[in-house]
Amino acid sequence: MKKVKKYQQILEYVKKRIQTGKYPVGSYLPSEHDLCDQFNITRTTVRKALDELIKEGFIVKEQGRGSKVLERQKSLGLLTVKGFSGATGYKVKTVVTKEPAIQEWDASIPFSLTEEEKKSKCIYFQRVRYIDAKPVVLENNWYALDALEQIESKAFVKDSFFKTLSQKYLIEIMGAEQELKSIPAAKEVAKNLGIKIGTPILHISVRFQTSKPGLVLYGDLYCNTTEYPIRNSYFL
Amino acid sequence: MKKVKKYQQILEYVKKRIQTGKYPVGSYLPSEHDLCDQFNITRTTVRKALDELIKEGFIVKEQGRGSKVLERQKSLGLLTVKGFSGATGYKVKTVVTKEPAIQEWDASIPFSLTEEEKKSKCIYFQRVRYIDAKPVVLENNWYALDALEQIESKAFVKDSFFKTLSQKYLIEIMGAEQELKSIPAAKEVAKNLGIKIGTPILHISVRFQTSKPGLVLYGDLYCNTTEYPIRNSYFL
DNA sequence: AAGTGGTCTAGACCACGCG
DNA sequence: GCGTGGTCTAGACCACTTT
Repeated sequence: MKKVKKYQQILEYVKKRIQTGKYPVGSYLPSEHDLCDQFNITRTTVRKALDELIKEGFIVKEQGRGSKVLERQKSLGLLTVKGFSGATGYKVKTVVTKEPAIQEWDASIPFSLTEEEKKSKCIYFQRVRYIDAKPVVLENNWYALDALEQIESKAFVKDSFFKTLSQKYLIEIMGAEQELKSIPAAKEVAKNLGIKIGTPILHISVRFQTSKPGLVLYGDLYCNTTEYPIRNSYFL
Repeated sequence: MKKVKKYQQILEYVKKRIQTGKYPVGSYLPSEHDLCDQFNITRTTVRKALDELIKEGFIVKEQGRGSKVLERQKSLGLLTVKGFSGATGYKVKTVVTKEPAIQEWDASIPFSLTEEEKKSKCIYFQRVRYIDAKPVVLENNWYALDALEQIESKAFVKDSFFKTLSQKYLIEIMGAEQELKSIPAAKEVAKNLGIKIGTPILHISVRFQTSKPGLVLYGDLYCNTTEYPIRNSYFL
């Protein structure tokens, strides 16, 4: 019996071609009419699929021209350090300070793990992000080893873990929960960010839902906001 | 000469009825078929209007039942103190510490004002938010007097400035930009929140875009996150 | 003028919730 | 079984961009 929705099929087809670079960033998708012919469906259905791609941040429509493929960065864009991905003037660098390694779950994760996850070991790694050669963010990440293999940092696409997930594993971020606190810098944080112990630091605990069932990414970020505040904008 | 889109008309019609309480929170809208008959349009058009209302956070659809009217709090919900609007257990209270008054713009606003706004005087007021009888957030707000009349805090709907805008003025929040910093508490902040000077505080500067042209709301929040962290979740 | 996305019609059948 | 929203067809005309 038919269960698979047609618009879902188109959606997956186009999404996969974007993720694998067959519709490159900056190019235009085939026109809606072409997609209709190609899949023998009506425009309503094609447009429903494209609407979803817009919502997920893969494309934008330009009336009279076509549907343009975007660099997908929305998920990270929601809470970004001022200047991060802001291109102009800032030099951003990421250094892996602790290679992805298998270990036990850290007790400090402020989210409760699922039973599945508790049974599994986890992958942990740590990075420091620099802006203009100054360390600004210390970031810890965890995920369940059962849900995704261990990825060497050498294999990261453009130094980015999230780009790697998208382009090599076709895994997308579907949502996130965050918890923000203002705390004094502890010793390790102060050392990594080159600041005094006790300096006010923004602590962000985050849990990312992904498109891969069972895979949840946990993060623990310490941000020195004195020079580079965190920015966040959203529109309905 | 037809310029007005039909789905826009339905959208405005339903939205206004929600805002004015003619479709009360928790109730169900007329069915899509009924709306078709009522306005002599097709379901495609009705559904397009309802899709927009979903995006704006006014309703949710429940298959087999209908479209339910929501309490609209999404805009504030994007960055909320843990427990705020979380109902259970927490007692939330807001106290106006400085009545809305006409004055010059404060230089400390970290956003640049439009020329229109600079010419106008502004309305300023200050509130302290309590959770379980403890002061947790100190909030300053500004907006241009030319864009909206002075509203007495006595006239606030349920102590809420945003509810007042929505229900009395039919103005909705369309988006926001925020800037977050972790800072040591200054004297006035420390006094208002009952903490020591120098305690790490989360400082949030925010600019709200509204549905009323020319009206932008500016906010300046100081949050004591030691007991109640800020929460934020988003889904694509 | 040709091609693109934007809006809209007038139907149809299906999946789900409820009495 | 009935009413609800979810999916889909097969068209049409309009608004905008590009050639």
